[in-house]
Amino acid sequence: MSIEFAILALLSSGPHSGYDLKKLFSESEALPWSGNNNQIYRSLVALHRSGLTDQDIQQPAEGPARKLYTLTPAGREALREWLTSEPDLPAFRAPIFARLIGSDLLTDEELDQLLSRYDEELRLKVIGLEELARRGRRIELGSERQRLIWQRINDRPAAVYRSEQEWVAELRWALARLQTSAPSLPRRQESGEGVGR
Amino acid sequence: MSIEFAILALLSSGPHSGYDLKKLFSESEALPWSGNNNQIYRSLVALHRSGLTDQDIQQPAEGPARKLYTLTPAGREALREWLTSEPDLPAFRAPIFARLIGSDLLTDEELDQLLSRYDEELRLKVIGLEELARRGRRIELGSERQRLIWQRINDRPAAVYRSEQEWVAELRWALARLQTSAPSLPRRQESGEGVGR
DNA sequence: CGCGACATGTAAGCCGTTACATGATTGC
DNA sequence: GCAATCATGTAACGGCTTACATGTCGCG
Repeated sequence: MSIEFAILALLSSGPHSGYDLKKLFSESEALPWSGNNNQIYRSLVALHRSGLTDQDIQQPAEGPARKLYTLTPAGREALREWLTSEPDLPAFRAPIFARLIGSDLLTDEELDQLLSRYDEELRLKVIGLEELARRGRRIELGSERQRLIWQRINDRPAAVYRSEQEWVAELRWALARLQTSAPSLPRRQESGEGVGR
Repeated sequence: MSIEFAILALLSSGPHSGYDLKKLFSESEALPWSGNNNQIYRSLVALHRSGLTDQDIQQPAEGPARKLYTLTPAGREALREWLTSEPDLPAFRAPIFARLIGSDLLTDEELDQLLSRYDEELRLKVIGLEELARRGRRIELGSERQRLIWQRINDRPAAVYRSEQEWVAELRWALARLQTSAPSLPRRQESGEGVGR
């Protein structure tokens, strides 16, 4: 899937400018794009060339011009087609996994520190998302149904981060239990430093 | 993070060939790379040029040659540095979100169908992962600790898919409740505007 | 007078993907 | 003989990111 369908989806709720879309993308954790200009403005041009959007150039008396894009019937049809095609699976990528795979180079303490820092970052991220949700402006939504969907979508990322926190907590607990159950195996003698080679 | 660190991490458990790594990547849902040759062989060359790996060319009497890579002390040090640097947050991207944002073009029935198909795909994916886990060969792991970690990591993706299934179920339930509570409101047709309420 | 928000665009480059290409060995 | 697996590589391409570039407006 490319960003173009996401743009069509956002346009289905009403006309938007590139700048609008940019902010919607960058303020929503659920839309997996950074909201960078390059993609958005190029995509808008491409969509317009393909006849999927109308372009309405607005020139206020004093102020920067803005281009409002709206779905054409062809655009709505393209969106509908996509909506009814096979849905893609979600992707969860946690670079921490790769680190953990190489973590036999770490002492128990260093490993726990890594997990602790990860947990802390997750915690901060969740707080940040909640803050953003509080003062985030919302897209104009027509129907009750659409408002419900938008709300569920926007609650989801924080829930995923929280579930990751739980996973980390369980892993740390299991690791701690392992340590106490096999206390004096000379795994790695570390007192402060001296692990470097 | 690039794949090179992940390769270093995998090499920390012992020598591996490009082909080995390719399979580890493509058989593990947790390692977020497809296991394509292009990246792996290029990365191995790059790592070797940087002095982070040793290359051991094996030529069996009858059989294709294979190049076994091992971490050098510099490679271990680079891995350690990465392990103790700021861990990245996980990323969850669900293209279904983008579809749902555009889903006001769908009737209640079509929307539920979309969610139902999504749920079905998630279910199949989980089954596939469990099957893969059953007959998947494992990397040689030295320590009990590392075996524990590897196991927790490999269980995680299926858990994430299952949690997504729960999210879908709750959403469908909420949508159904919405329908029954407002039974015969004329639903928006394709060109509709302002359903009000 | 500078800064942040509004608004639109371009350039360069990384990272990842699929597909292509080659060749040996094992087993049906 | 043909397919699958082992094993190593290259070509073409697309999507996404950061950074660059330009200009207006309102506010302290």
